[in-house]
Amino acid sequence: MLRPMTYQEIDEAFRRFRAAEPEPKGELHHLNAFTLLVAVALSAQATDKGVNRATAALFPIADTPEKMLALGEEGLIEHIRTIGLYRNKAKNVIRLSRILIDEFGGEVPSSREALQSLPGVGRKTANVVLNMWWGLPAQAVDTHIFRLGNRSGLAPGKDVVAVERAVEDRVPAEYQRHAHHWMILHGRYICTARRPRCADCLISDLCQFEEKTI
DNA sequence: ATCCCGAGGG
DNA sequence: CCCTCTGGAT
Repeated sequence: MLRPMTYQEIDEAFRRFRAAEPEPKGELHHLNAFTLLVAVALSAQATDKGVNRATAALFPIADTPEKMLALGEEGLIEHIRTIGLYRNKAKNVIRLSRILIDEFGGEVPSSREALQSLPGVGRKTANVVLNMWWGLPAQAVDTHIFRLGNRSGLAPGKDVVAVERAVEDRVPAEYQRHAHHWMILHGRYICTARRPRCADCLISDLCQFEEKTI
């Protein structure tokens, strides 16, 4: 078992993240709140590259709930067939579009409860929209952040909610806003699932991971 | 705990 | 070939 990083170590880690990338941004392409919500929903168990490739053709013709309904489930499937889990995702996006029109005036809601009431939108997707679109202090924990948080000791937790709390409790306030993207980018490109690139890691001297030598 | 499910990396 | 990818619903 690794020990959690100390608060001083966490502060230093984020100081370095910020120095390296002052304004980190997500890599999921979108045009507005609706396309952000759809892009995040499509990204479940898929790479952002794969999602971006599909949405590059999809979003220009379906950037509102109305246009998405006009496209229809079969039309949507044609666009997202190359993304994993496409049948469920297509069904959810169509149903979600209908609900946005009928219950939310065609707008993307700004509360977690409303967001999570939408089909295909769970805690993680809701947190991303709350953070990225509405600027609220929500910490979305995805596969990268869960792995990085536990492996390094930055934000340990048995499940995603525990890691979410760990980020909220342990990351200094001044870094909360960008913590999501800093951790995601670090997890995606450096602290990779299979062979973490510790030699290229900014915080390897703070990291609690045992096998730093591969 | 299981299913969904294609693409890319190693 | 096997593992992983900004999960969610049952």
